[in-house]
Parts: sequence; structure tokens; C-alpha cells
Amino acid sequence: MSERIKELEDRTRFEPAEVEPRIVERWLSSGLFHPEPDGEASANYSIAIPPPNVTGSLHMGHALNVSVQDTLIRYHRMKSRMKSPPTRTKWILGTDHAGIATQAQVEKALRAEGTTRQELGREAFVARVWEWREHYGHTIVEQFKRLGASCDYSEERFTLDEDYARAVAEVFVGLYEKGWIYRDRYIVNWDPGSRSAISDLEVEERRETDTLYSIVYDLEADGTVTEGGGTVTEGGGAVTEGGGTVTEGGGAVTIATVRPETMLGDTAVAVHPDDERYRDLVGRTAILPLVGRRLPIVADDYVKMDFGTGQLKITPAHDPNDFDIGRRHDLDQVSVIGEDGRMTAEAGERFAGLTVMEAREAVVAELEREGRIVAREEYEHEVPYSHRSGERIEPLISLQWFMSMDEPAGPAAEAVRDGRVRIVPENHRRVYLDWMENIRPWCISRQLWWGHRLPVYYCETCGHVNVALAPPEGCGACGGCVRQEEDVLDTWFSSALWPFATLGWPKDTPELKAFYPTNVLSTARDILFLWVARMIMMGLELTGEAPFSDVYIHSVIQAPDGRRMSKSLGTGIDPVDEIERHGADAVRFGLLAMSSTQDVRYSAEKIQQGQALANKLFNAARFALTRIHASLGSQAAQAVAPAALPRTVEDRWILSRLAQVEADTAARIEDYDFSHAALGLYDFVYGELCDWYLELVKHRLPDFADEDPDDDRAALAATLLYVLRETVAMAHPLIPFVTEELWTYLDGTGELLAGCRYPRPQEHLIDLEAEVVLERTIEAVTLVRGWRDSVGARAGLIVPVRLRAEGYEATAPLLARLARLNLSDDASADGAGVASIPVPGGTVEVLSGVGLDLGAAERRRAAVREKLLAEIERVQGKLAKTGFVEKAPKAVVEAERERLEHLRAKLAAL
RNA sequence: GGGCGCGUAGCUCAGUGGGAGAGCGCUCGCUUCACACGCGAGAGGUCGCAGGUUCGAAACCCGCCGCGCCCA
Repeated sequence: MSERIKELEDRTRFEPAEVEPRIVERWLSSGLFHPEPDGEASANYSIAIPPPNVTGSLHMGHALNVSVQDTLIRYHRMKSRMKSPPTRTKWILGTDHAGIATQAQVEKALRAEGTTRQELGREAFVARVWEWREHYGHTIVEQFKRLGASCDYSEERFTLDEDYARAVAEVFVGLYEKGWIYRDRYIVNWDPGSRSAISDLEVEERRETDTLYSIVYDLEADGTVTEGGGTVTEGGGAVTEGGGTVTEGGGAVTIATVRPETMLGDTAVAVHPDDERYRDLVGRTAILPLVGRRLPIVADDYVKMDFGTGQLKITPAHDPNDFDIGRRHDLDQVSVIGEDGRMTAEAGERFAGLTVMEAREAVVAELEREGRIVAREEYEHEVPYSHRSGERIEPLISLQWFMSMDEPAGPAAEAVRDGRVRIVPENHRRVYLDWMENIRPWCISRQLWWGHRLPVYYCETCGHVNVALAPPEGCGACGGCVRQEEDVLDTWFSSALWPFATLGWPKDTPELKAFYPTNVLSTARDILFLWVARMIMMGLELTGEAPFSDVYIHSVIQAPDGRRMSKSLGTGIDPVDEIERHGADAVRFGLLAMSSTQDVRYSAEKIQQGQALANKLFNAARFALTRIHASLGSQAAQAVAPAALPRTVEDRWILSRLAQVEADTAARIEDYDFSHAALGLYDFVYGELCDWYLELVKHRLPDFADEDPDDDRAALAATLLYVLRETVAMAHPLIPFVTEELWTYLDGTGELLAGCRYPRPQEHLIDLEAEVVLERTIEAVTLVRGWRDSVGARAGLIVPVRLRAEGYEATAPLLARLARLNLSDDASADGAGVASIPVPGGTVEVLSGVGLDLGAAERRRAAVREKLLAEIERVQGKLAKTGFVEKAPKAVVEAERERLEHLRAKLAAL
């Protein structure tokens, strides 16, 4: 027995903390994760990792997503070895510069030092962020390694790499020239926290309660009155009922708002065109209180008739919906709130310079004084907040750069509709298509310093806009001096190029040819629009191909309380802690096993189940290996293809089960059904391999070293090693560490399992006859054990019995050993036994009551009889119904009849 | 307001038309020669509620209730 095997004998536990660093080291130095860019993407397999934020660290979402992708990558890498010639498998790695998030982190650090980015200046600040990245930017990549992620670490990309940045600029210039990118004064989501515009998708709505004020605006009593005659006053009067302060003769309107300060920017009042009450109001003019501005009353079907009075103030410069209404009716835009979050000069002398909240109070006070507030009520509504800074969004009009979505949305929707891109699970498909069909322009400029600065140069002389890859010598129109746009691009603009820009696009590189388009994108549901949709658009437009053929949307791992994991609530669980506690295999297994539906609660038990599986597999292999080496010597301890071997029924059974589990596992991985792949593997290893097969054969593996191996033992060793090798290889994509460790013992060549072939199910080994025999035996063992327990038989007691049952020709000795029975021949022990245990196919007659409490057995038997009688009655009732016998499929009826017979035989046996 | 998902054992979840399952927890037993992160046995469920389809519903359909998430 070799030294290594001797050492193995003492390792009674699988110790992840000791094993994992060694294994990672071997993987990384092997070069296995870095494929040469050979062949065509259609034959190779590739995944582009969703680039984590450069400042980020591993959270549960990453941990699950990395587990998913690594399982796919390892599975396909192993499968690629079976092809001739072998194909290539690549997992493209990199990080995202994450404009707002990263800038915010560094600004926070600056604040702690008592300075600001403005004090530092742009150049120094950006240098500072790069420094930050050097120090902290690799945390998450190191954490990926701890999970066992087999990314191509030799080619880590960054969205601000020189080549990548050039690609981004080229795309901008190209799309500008195509007319898809343009500059516009448009209402944007202004984030006062980051002092930047952000996109619609970075806004989150929160439910809040505010005061809803009802405010009276007078109507102008001018010539337009004649149009509607006297009815106008009536209508106006009706809506101000209870207000009591209607002035002058023209009537009034009453609008409701939770943001009274924005009224200073009102430029119209709107009613619904079908609203009978206000038909005559349309075309008239209201007078804006406090300001005196004349407000046209327009008809627009955006207005909800049953909300408030059905009369709506329109503030095009400070509300996205009002902005649209304003465009439809050609209304003025009056900006009363500035980018600094304070009221502008346009708001009037009394309010200019106040913060929004101060202005609200002041406006309400003024209106109050004039008696114009006729109602206040508590009102619950959705308020927009910045997903980035957490501050309340201030919608305002600003000069920004946009990308039109109308042109790219069509092809991107079509690619999903016609199946070129498959979304798994399928129900997200419609969500994607709905979004594509109701798409809005994308605001792509950000008022930040960290990111891709727009390749835009404004002429200081004539104002001409020059868009070019390199800074122009002078203005293209007048030759004057130019200065570059200060803004940077939305981070998602650059990530939209991820699957191809990482491979060298727009250059026609071998990497691009070998690995683009990629096979699958695995990601979280919340960035389906933010990122996935835009990648599909950009991929189709720029490369002519969808960037991946499958999109897998993995589960959201919630906190154990069923809500989102939250740092602030302290409900987050750190995957790195879990790896340290239970091992990376356990974390991977657990996360995959729990990820069955779109939202799942974090289950510490599933992680423990994974840990138990790794330990179990380790011990099963350790047991088999130490015994085989001890009894046969290492030269004989080779796995042999089982086809030619003489086999016992239990060998035939386990080989049959193995073939089926191999097929199931592969199918489930390919179907992205990771939870069943993981749990199916667990069931096989625990419920079949260890609980039964090893128990059935362990007596054939005695631990003495110097006996000549006979045929049976050699055959068993071959089968056992074969089953272990196959099981370990099959499990590798899911639990790579323990399997790689075991491979060093199971495989003599020193090769890494990660680079070996994936097991191919041997269909000719499927043996249903052996399965029937073993199932029967297992059931009988379980029944006898239950009986033993009920009669208080001590574990060591061998009970003398006579087997009176069919179907145990091959397994009677196995039954006897596992159930601790001593089988007598019929001839030598006739006469009635002291007890009878029903088993499939007959009974086990107990011949002696020594050491048994048979009274307890009698009570138990009564309980079993009750159950049997109830069951028999149920099945009889079913078969007595003519409807069932006539309409149910024949096979079902037949099965019920058989079952009845079976139950009756059992009853008779009692 | 619209959409998606979920509701099954004490807990977390499988099960999608024909005998209610797993892991953990619980009870009892076990130095049975791999594993005590172990082994064996067991208790525990009107499958959210109400209706419908069907010979037959945990599963399919309709409605309701509760929880979570997304979009407007």
C-alpha cells in the first residue's frame, strides 16, 4: 500500500480549508482555463461573465451566478474533450468600471481626508480612481477563485482598458454619424446625490405618504367666455365646491398636487377630452396663482377623470408625463428647479435660492394666505429615488446626449421572437418583448468624471459640434478652438459591448472568431433591460449577430425571511464566510440546489447538505481505495470497463443506476435545471451508492493484505473503482474541489479531472431486471429492520429465520447480512415460526423469540393491519366504480388490480 | 393599474392527472470493521380557501385570500 493511500486512511473527514487552496493552485498553473483561440465559435463553447463592479465584493447573487456559469463551463470543457478534434471552452473574465458607484466610493474616501474631487481637479481625481482600482479592484476576482470559478484569468478585461475604450468611442462616433445618437434638451432623472442624470432604469419607486393639496386656479374672465356662454361658470363652480374663495366672474379650476412648489413652473391645465364636465373649459385660460402666468386649458387623454377633480396642472419642465403632454400641445417649458436642487430665478424673487422643501413650505404658506388651498389629504404614492445615491430624483430638463432606441429595438425583439435568442425560464420572454415594444430614448450622458468621456468637441467660436475619435485640430466648421465634452457615458453603454469588445472587436481577432457569439449569458433578472437587452441591440447592430444564443435568468436568493437580502437590515449573508465554514463545494451545491424558482429563500440546510455530500463522497472513495489497495495492491487497483466482467446482481444494479443518473445529470445541466442536477446527484450518492451498494459489497473487501486476489475480488474492485471514477467525474462540474482531490487517488496519470472527459452514459449497462431484484431486496431489508426495531432486537442480535418468499434467489445472503438474519434451510427447520414478517413476495418466518419482545411485535402488526385494510378498501372502492374501469386507461386499471392483489397477499401474510 | 412567481410535514423546498416525498429539526436505538458533518428505525401533512372540469385533482380551469419581485 502506497504512502498516499496510508495517509488517506487517516483522513476521516474532507477538510475543504486544507484542500481548496492546493486545488486552486493546480488549476491555475495548469493553463487549462486558458484556451488557445482556435476553431469556430459555432463549435466552441464560451460564456462572457457579467462583469462585476470593480469596487465590488462577492455577494450571494454573484456566488450563485458564478456557480451556474462554472457548472456550465466545466461540463462543456469536459465534454469538449470527447470531440474530435477537441473543441475549446472559454469563460471570459473582467470587471466593469461602474461609473457612479466607483466615483462615489472614491469621493467618500476624499471626504474622509477633508478634500473633494473639485479641489483635486479632474485629472488628479481620475488618477486617484485608477489607484483605487489597483488596490481594491481585484477583490472579487480573488473571491471567484475561492469558489472554484474556472474563468480565463490570464485575460482579465476591464471596461476602461485602452482597446475597450477605443471600441466604445468608435461605437459612439458610428452611431452619431448614423443619427441614432443625438443631443437634446429633454426631461431626465436628475440625481441630486451624484449630481448627474441617470437613466430610467436606475430609478426605483418607493411608496410614500405625502400631503395632496387641492389648489384653486382662477379662470381668466376674458373674451373667451362668450364661446362657452354661461355654462363655464357652472362647471367652474362645481369643482370648487367647498372651497368658497372663487374670485371674479370667470370661474376657477381646482388642481391636486403633492408637489405644490412645481406649480411655479406650470404652463397649462389639462382635462380629459371625454370629460363632459369640462368640455367647455378647453381652450380657455387659467391664471397661475402667485405668478400670474396665463395657462391654456388643453384636452389630453393622459388625464385621469376620476383622480381629484379631473383637472391637472401641467409642469413640462419637472414631470416626465407633463413633459410629454407639453410636447404634444407645444407648451412652454419653465424650469423653476436647478441642477443644484434649488429654486431658480424663474421661480420668482420670493422663492429663488430656496431648496425644494423650503420652497414647498413657502408656496403653501402663500397659497394659504390667499385662501387657495381648499383641501389637504394624506396621499400614498410612488416616489422616484436614485438607485445609485439613494436620493430623491428631481425630474428636470437638461441638455443631454441620447440614443434612440426605436431602430435597434425592432431587430432585438425579433431575435427573441424568432428564437435566435432563447430566454430561460421562458416567462421572462414576454417581459422582454413588452419592454422592447414600449421603449424610450436612452439618456447616455452622465455628469461624472470616471468613465468614457464622450468623443465630442464643441467649437468655442461657432458652437459647432464635432464628433470624432481623436481630438480635432480645430473646428470642422470654422477652424476655431474646440474643447471636449465634460460628460462621460453611462456605464451600461460600454457594458453593452461586453461579449465582443472583450474579444478584441472591432478588430477581427482570432479570439473573436473562436468565441463570438457566446453560448449563454447567465444573469440576474433585474438587469434584463439595463444590460441584456442593450447587449442584444448592440450585438446585432455592430456584429450582425446576437451576442449569445441563450439567456439564463437565475433565481434571486432572498434572506431567510423571504425578503431581499439587505446590508442595512443586516440580513445579508456573506458567501465567503460560508465558504470558510462549509467549503466551496458546499456553497456551490447549496446555492444550485436551492435555485428552483425565481425567488428562493436562503437555506443554510442546503449548504450543509452540500457539505455532507462532499464528505460522504470523500469517505466512500477513501473506504473503497484503502480496502482495494490493502487487499489487491496498487497494481491491481485499476478501474476496468465493466462490460466483460462477471458481475453479481448488485454490481449489475449499481452500474444500471449509474448509467441512468449520468444521463439525467447531463440532461439537467443542459436544461439549466441545476437544482435537480444537484439533488439528483445527492440522492444517488447517498441513497444508492453509499446506503446500499457499499453496504452490500463491503464484506467482499476484507482488509487483510496478503491474500491472493481471487477473480471475484478483482472484478469487484474494477466495478467499484469504475463506479467511483464515473461518479466523481459526473459530479465535478457541480462540486469541483472534492472531486478533483479524489481524482488524484482514482486516476493514476496525474491529470486534472477538470481536463478529462465527461462520462458518457453506458446505455447497454441499463439492467431493469437487476433493478427489480434489488428494489425488492432493499424493501425487504427495510421491513425486517423496522420489525427488529419494534421487537427491541439489539443491533448485534442475529435472528434465526426461514425465508418463505419468491424472488430472492440471488440476494438472500445479502438480505440476511444487512438485516442481521441467520437463514435456515426449509428442511432443517420445519414447523411454525414464532413470528412472521411480510416482505415483497412472501414472508420471513422468525424461528426463535429469544431476546425479542414479541408482544410489541403483535401491537405493531395490528397497526400495520389497520393501514392495510384501509388501503385495500380504498383500492377496492376505486375498482368497483364502473366509471373508473370503463374510462381509465387499461394500464392504470391493471396496475390498481395488481396492487389490490399485492395488498391482500400482504394482509394474508400477517 | 399591469405582469411574473410563490402558498405541500415544525422550517426550507421537490412533486404538474392515477399509491403524499426530500433535507434539516424532533423521538427512539446504535463504539454494526468508510464517514458521529455517521448508521438504523420512527412520529409528523383536511397539499392557502371556495367552486368547476374529470371515472379520478396537490397538480388543470375560474374566483378569493396571503407573501415576494418587476414594470407603469
